[in-house]
Amino acid sequence: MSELKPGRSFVSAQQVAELAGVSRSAVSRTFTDGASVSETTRKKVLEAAERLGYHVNHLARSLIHENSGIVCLIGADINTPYHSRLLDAITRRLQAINRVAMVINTSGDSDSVEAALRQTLNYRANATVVLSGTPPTSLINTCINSGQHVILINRDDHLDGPESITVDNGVAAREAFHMLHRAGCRRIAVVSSQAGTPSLVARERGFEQAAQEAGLGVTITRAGPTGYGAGFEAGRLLLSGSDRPEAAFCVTDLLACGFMDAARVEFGMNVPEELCVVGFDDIEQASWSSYQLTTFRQPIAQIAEHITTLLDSENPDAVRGGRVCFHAAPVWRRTVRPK
Amino acid sequence: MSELKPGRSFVSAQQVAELAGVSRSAVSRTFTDGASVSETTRKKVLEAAERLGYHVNHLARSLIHENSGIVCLIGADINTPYHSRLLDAITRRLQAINRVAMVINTSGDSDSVEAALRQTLNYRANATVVLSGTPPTSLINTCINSGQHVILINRDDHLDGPESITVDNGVAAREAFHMLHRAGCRRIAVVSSQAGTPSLVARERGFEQAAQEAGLGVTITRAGPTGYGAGFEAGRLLLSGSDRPEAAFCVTDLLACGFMDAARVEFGMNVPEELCVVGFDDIEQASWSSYQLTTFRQPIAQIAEHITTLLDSENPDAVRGGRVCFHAAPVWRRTVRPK
DNA sequence: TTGTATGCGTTATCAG
DNA sequence: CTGATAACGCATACAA
Repeated sequence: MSELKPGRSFVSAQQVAELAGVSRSAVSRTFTDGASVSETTRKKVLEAAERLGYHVNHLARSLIHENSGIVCLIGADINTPYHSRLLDAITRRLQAINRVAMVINTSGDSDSVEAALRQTLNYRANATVVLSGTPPTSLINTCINSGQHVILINRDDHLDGPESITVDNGVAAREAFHMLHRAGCRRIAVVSSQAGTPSLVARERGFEQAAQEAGLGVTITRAGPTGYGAGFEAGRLLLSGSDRPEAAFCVTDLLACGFMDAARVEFGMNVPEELCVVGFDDIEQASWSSYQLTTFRQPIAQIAEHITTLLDSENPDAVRGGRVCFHAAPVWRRTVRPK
Repeated sequence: MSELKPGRSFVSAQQVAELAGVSRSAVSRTFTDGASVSETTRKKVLEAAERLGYHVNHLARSLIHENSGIVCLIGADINTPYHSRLLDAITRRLQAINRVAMVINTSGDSDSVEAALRQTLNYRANATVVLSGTPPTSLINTCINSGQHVILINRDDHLDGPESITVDNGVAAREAFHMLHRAGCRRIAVVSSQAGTPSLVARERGFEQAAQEAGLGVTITRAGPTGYGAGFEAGRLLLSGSDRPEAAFCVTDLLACGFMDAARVEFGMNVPEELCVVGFDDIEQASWSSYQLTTFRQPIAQIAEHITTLLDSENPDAVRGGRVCFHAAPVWRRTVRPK
């Protein structure tokens, strides 16, 4: 139990030193890894600290060695299934290596983006991780120009300086085409969104190219923002025509869920008998019984793992500007006909 | 564009002062709200700062006035629809009042919880917001004992000291019962989880009491952790018996989705004709066409708003220990029979 | 308005 | 191993 001093809200090393009858340095050393303190003083210090409720002030500590231990996570659409899982994984890994995550939510106007960026710099973050394709490139450039260690995720724009972690969207999208093609589908639609994020575009293109190589044309529909609603709307548009597609590649699972629901609820269609669907991300809902969506798994664990590797590296300059690309493996469920 | 000094990675006010030909204080005043600087020096300073890429060091600033601007968000299950939305809303509001969110993910062992807590204190957070019922009370107590401003969300345990924001789970659960009862349902099951979180328990109890008052008994099933899988499992258990319930109150939308899917996929039942379902939280999936779940809306916006109010208050001591309870309004969709 | 001097809580350096 | 002292980057009381 701690005895709270009424005056200052936080306890300082000075106060601990006085109570323990030692110098401030002794207190400091007690809480510094690898410092040499005798067992007796150590005991005294720890006891005093415990009684007073002392906790090392990282803010002051960061003033000395240029290492705040803070990692900034800049993202949009935090409430989306895929992004929230990514955030979950990264924050957990970060904690495991004794870093702390500062989350900046940029969904919104560019003013808030500006403010968000300032925060990153203001708090002397060790690194800034850009989680989504949404934050504008200008934001990222400012970070880099200010000497920030920037890590980009799922961004295929090739900037100089930052490290980037990507997923082989194009390869996976090509695979998606072949899955549908082998299933006998010929009239295939691509359902995308107006977000125009680098990874989404890469998926569109990869699929399109594979289709062209097979001598097929595809129509790309972008009904709105990336989400269930846009997928539903796209389904209503595409399936009401006389020339219904036999299959759809939805660049996101969320789009796929909406698309499937439109097909079933609005048009009473059966999946996969009358319509094959392939999604992307492997969000939790893709595995729900109502969907059983065949999709591609985002290598979330690998991404989170790699981020910590980059932060942990003893010689950060050696790896600057590196690019890593992970594979998104197909997850077979029931929305593509077998054979 | 900034000219990066090769030596130190971050620019200090000192360097800006030298370039601008003024004193350090002039630089400081330029970036301090309400300080008096002449327009000419202000211009000079701003220009120099721009060229050097200077950003005020909040870590150092926080050393002086006891206000780090950091708010700690402690939560478990960040990747869950409800919690990710809550996190989204709170981080956004926090940014709007110039605070920054430090998120601590406690899903995991108690060791990591311990470490997480230390971080909160180490970074001198202005406040700690506990987002979920999962983090143990001991953790919260340590925060309070260390003089932290603690805000509890969705915790009905009545601790002394922290402010708490709750939802009237009991009232809503009673309402849930009457919705089902008025629809003619008599054999009603309650689907809950083994999490035993205060709010979940409150919902169970509220429903149970209302049922008792109506002369009905209810069976409570707790199939596993709060999630789709547990709901599905509960459905399989409950609906395979000879004495099938006519309705189910699922204490969470996630449970409800799983339960509904079990009913439809495993037993071919129709909702709401053969089975009425009511959920809780109003997650996005509840509005999807496949579910159209009747549920109760979490007052997320109000919660986020209230948090900022608490942080913004000029006289924080005046409101310490306050309790606020928001209403969870019913959202009528299609899983309860009309009339 | 401007500059000087001091202190915020730490840690690193150095003498003991 | 220990204690005094000087930074770290910033804000402010005070004197000019």
